[in-house]
Amino acid sequence: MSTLNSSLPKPSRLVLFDGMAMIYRAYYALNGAPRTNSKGMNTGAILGFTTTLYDLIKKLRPTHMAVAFDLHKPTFRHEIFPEYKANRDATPEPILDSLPFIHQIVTAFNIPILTCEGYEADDIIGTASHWAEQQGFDEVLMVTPDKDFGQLVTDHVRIYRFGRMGKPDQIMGIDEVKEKFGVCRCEQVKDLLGLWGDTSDNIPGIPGVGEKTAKKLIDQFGSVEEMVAHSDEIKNDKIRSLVQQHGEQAIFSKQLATIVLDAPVTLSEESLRLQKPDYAALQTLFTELEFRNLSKRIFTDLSVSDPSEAQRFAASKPAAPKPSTQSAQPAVIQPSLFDAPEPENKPALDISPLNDFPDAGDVAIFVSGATIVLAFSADEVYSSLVGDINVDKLRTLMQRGDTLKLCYDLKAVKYILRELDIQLAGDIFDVQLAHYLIDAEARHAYNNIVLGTLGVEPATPQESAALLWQLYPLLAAKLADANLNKLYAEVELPLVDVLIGMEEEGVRIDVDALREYSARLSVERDQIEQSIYTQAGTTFNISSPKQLGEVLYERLKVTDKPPRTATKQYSTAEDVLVKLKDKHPIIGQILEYRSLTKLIGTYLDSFPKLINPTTHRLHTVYNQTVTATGRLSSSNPNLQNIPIRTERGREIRRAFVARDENYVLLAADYSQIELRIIASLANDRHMIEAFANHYDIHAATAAKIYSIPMEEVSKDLRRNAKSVNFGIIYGISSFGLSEQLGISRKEASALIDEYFTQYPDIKNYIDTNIAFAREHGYAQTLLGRRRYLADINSRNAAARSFAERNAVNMPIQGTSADMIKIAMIRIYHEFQRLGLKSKMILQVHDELVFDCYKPEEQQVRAIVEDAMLNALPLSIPIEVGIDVGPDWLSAH
DNA sequence: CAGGCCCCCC
DNA sequence: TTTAGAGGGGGCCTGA
Repeated sequence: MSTLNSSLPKPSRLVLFDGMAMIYRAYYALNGAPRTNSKGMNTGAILGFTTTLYDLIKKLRPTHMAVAFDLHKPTFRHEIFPEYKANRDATPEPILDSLPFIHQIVTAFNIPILTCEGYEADDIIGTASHWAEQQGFDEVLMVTPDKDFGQLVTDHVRIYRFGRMGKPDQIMGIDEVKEKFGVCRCEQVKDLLGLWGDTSDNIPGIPGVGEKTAKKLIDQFGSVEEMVAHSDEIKNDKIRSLVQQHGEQAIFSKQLATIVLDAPVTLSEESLRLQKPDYAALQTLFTELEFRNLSKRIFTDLSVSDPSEAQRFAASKPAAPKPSTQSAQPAVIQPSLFDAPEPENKPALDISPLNDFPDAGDVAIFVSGATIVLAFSADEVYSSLVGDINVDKLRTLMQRGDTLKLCYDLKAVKYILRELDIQLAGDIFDVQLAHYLIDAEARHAYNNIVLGTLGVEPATPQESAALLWQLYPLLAAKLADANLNKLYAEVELPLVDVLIGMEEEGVRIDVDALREYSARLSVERDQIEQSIYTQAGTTFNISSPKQLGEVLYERLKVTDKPPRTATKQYSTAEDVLVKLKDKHPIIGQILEYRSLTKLIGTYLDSFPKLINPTTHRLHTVYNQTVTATGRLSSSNPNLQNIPIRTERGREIRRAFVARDENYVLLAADYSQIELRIIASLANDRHMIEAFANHYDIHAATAAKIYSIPMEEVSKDLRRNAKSVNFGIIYGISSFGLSEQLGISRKEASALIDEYFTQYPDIKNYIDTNIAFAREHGYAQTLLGRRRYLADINSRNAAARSFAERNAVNMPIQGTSADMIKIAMIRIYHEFQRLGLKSKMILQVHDELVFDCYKPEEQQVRAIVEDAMLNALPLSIPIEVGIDVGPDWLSAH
């Protein structure tokens, strides 16, 4: 690459982006939220744009930058370039109304704007990137949500894409583009786009030619033109006729998809150089738009990185006072965002590392986006972009076994360190886990913890890291005072590695089976949908409770006293509709429709989209600090709520399959674990006896409360007893039981009375738990996990009852959670110790699922059973059921 | 983006 | 006047 152009700083990085695309991205990221300021101005798009713009500068640290606007939007022409006023199109569009302000923002940031009449922003970016490469820029990054830019990618020109929802940002070079498109480098990407089209840009392609076919054809012919010219060589009849029929369109589509590289736009190194913003102008704009938080963020950042210019603006603002650590913090941190980096011979992405941190000592580590911050005390702070850090030194620091590591969200930190091939050793104090144990129901976002504990709010990652040192002694003391050290050190902390292992392992999904099943159910759903419209005499959104309520209760008047929700809306909840089922045939169909859309939307259609393209497996996220009782939760997707009760739903489990033919899924679940726990904690002799004799516990309960021999217990009586048993766990009420069983409150009440007569120890246990909570203000599990119950002594009867039910339920549910967590830790370590190929992959509260290597099955069974049975000693025999199968359904 | 509603799981 | 009234979760939709 030429380096003749001596005016370029080293390294030089040009960032190019499409202004309009950015506005739309920002706007829709807020889902079109009409954010208005006090003057009634819609500021959503402006705020989104400004945030995005600033994040870009901060993350990418460009030396040069440009935003391209095309001249297709009439309002834009009118507002910013008055010469186009005459042609103004009157169509109102809220995003376009924001344009004058966005123009001012960009100007205040001193970022060059590129426009070129008759050309799209893509063409301008294409031209600029082409030009920049020839100028000898080290790197060009094109910021885009679109894939079309793949054709522009070269050794020095890459794509930068924003991460979505917690996922990291992505830089696509030649390799990534190849992986994405399946073809190599620039030229072929546009052929591919011409062939299979791109709906987002209205490029039609050839109908019926999908991604796979297109790749094959381009592989074979090299280009769209060649393919059309030699179409008679295509063997497949259907494809050949499609290509012959639509060949011209394919060539035209390629032209549409081709980005211009020689648009007549004026470019010079000087005019694209990123300069310092006009701070005063920015301040004025932010004030006018009422962007208080953003303004605070930006000016705090700038005061950290560029004290000379920005501090007085930050200081002059009526923002919250900074915590004292800020001013006492000498070691800062990054050079100005707007100063070109010092010349150095490094790869382009390595800009301004700050690597003079010690490689020993107790240390707090805080990760925020791509920034990694180390604090050796409250006022010795170092920070760097993850990509810039001295990995060897960090590894030495982190892997010392004799030092303390403070952090927030250990699982996330470990994920990042592992990317750098770094293990954590020594004592670890995770502020989030500690806070969860201290007060499970509080919010555990970092700023919440800091605010609640220290009364200040950190504004930068550097502050956050420093504050870990202030949180540590306070939270550690609270943990110790509440006797939670053991639970922390022996359960929650070691569980982190277990969860990482499970998340990473993921589960294999039979995507074809899901697709096929989805198609089948969709046909059914569409038929029912039509029938519902016919019966209602109108079309409406069946999924909208509001619209559905109006149809049912106003149009069809299925009942003269419409049920209402807590907020006085018409209720269309399932139990309500079930009761109205015989009033109108439409109701049954609505329930059917609901069930089908739920299955299709939540499971069948969403799982294929969530499958990781690299591992080809589905990876859930286990959250360790969500539930009030100590259970785990699972999300993205939630794999703890896969259907099992109905035939139709259960089929979904067939798509959860073993790794390959050498593996089976092995499912191990606790039998009646919560009842066993309550029997043990209550030390109830009758229930202990029933479990010890391996009786059917619900039948035994029925025999007791109906005073009949167990052999005479009918299905109905067993069902009643089962409901009472569950009611006990949940904190029973006669109303709840009567609803559940469809009996009168009086009958339900009698049933409960008889239960307590027959199981006096259970009754006593319940009373004891409530009394304990009244006295101490919290409920606790066998291992001392706590849940605070503020309303336990409330004068508000409803609130008090709620707290009392929690006082009963939490120790049971929480002890069960403690138990399976311990079992998981033991199993994980035993698998590791023995170097097994089998992996634990799922946890569903009382069930563990393993991807089990067939030759290891007996070993796995033994380890799992032993760990689950002996995790916590109870005065009751525990039972674990273990089954295997090629898929999750047959492993039950 | 929050809140309401609903429906899956244990 | 009407609803809620048995524990713990998560996802989808709406409406601002």
